[in-house]
Amino acid sequence: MKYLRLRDHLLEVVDGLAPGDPLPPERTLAATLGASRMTVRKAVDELVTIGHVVRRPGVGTFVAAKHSQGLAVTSFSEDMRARGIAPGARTLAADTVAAGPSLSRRLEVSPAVPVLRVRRLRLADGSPMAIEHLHVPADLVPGLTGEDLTGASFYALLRERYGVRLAGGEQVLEATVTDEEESGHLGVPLHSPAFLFERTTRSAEGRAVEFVRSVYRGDRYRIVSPITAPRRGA
Amino acid sequence: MKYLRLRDHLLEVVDGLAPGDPLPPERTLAATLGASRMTVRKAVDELVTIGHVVRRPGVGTFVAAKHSQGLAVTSFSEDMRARGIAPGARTLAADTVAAGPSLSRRLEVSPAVPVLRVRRLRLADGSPMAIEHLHVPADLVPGLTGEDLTGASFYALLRERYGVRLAGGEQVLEATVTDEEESGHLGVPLHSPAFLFERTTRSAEGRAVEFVRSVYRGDRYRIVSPITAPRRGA
DNA sequence: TAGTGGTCTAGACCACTGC
DNA sequence: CAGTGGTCTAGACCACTAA
Repeated sequence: MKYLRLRDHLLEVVDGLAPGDPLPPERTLAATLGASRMTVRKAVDELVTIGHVVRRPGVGTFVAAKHSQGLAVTSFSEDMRARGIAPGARTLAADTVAAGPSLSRRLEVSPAVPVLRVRRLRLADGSPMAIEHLHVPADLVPGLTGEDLTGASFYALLRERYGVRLAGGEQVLEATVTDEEESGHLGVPLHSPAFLFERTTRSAEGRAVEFVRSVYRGDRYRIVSPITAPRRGA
Repeated sequence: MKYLRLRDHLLEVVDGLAPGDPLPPERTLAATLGASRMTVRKAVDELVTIGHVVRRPGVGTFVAAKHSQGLAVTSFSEDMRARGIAPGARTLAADTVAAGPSLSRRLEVSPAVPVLRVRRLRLADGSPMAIEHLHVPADLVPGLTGEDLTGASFYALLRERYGVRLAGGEQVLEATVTDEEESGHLGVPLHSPAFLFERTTRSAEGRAVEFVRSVYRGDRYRIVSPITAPRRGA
């Protein structure tokens, strides 16, 4: 894990530099930090992928012009905090239903299995940003109620109360427009542009833990991402 | 560039396997392919980042369940090919105008600078997928016409005819709906859901080379991406 | 020409999984 | 226990940039 320590050290170094400033050469870093150059490179690689520094072959490595944030996706709370916005949640409805054909496929359980279904309004600095339809196999979260989820992070609850560690998942992003109900909750006109996220998250053991369908306001939410160097586009 | 050849070779190998099948161990690949294990790992790293294989420490490397493609963004042509779709382009209009206030800011040039403006219909398997508004400082691409861009990749032209190497950039993704003109070209009803991409790409020297505004059909285009393990979401 | 990042090698030890 | 991926080392040569 040495490269993780190097990465954190370099993150602090970069924070103390101005955009455009050069980092010390990799060979110098290796010598002063007591690591091989390959290990230093792996640490710097991480700074490159999160967009904090830029490499220029034959010249050096430099602090990136803008700390462009927000490429990958984690939880709503994390996402908002990364954007400098206070996250929040208000539970609109919660019940338990049989999975049925659709959820059974998404959560990889039998159609008869009880599933906790929670609808939450997600808030950004106190005003509506998204509507979230959360589905979790009920046996994973015994005793969980809709109130538990008001204002709290579901992922924090999963980890702290139920000991479920999330390992990864898959997300699909589509463009959509709001229907009447969504427009009402989000406070936007009918048929406003919106993002539709569908996310399935898995535990470290490989079990599908949640299926979330979220509708984000298109007028408040945008996705900014750095572009990696285009490949040889024959 | 050996790891690139290894990556392409492994891509073919993976295509011949079924989801869940194991890849040969890294040490075996290194021996049979005549490379060091570090080089093999770098090739496999690329397959992991594009989601074709999954590593399970202590067990092995396996073909991913679903070839979940299309997370990062490069050119339209690359994007379509990665989805197994034949890319195409039809130029709708092309002219040269003064940059003006908006383009001047995006391309970081004086407002009086001539800018080549090209509107293209981007095709996927022959039918409309997106409308692309391309803006390039005219001095960068002397002699370029709209016809040059019909069916060809702009990036390939940039590199081969003008020697411009692209290094990176930034992209903003928003949700929108189609207006009348867009609906007509794309063949969808008025106010259909759509993605709006705005991309600025830079050359290796740091100069802004292009500003592209693209509208993608929401009914044909979706973005699938793997989720990295959620951080400690306090 | 000297310095930089980009790549590659041939080893090594570790933590982990499965038998 | 043997086999796997994860990490790390101490070198090496290359292509490129800038003086």
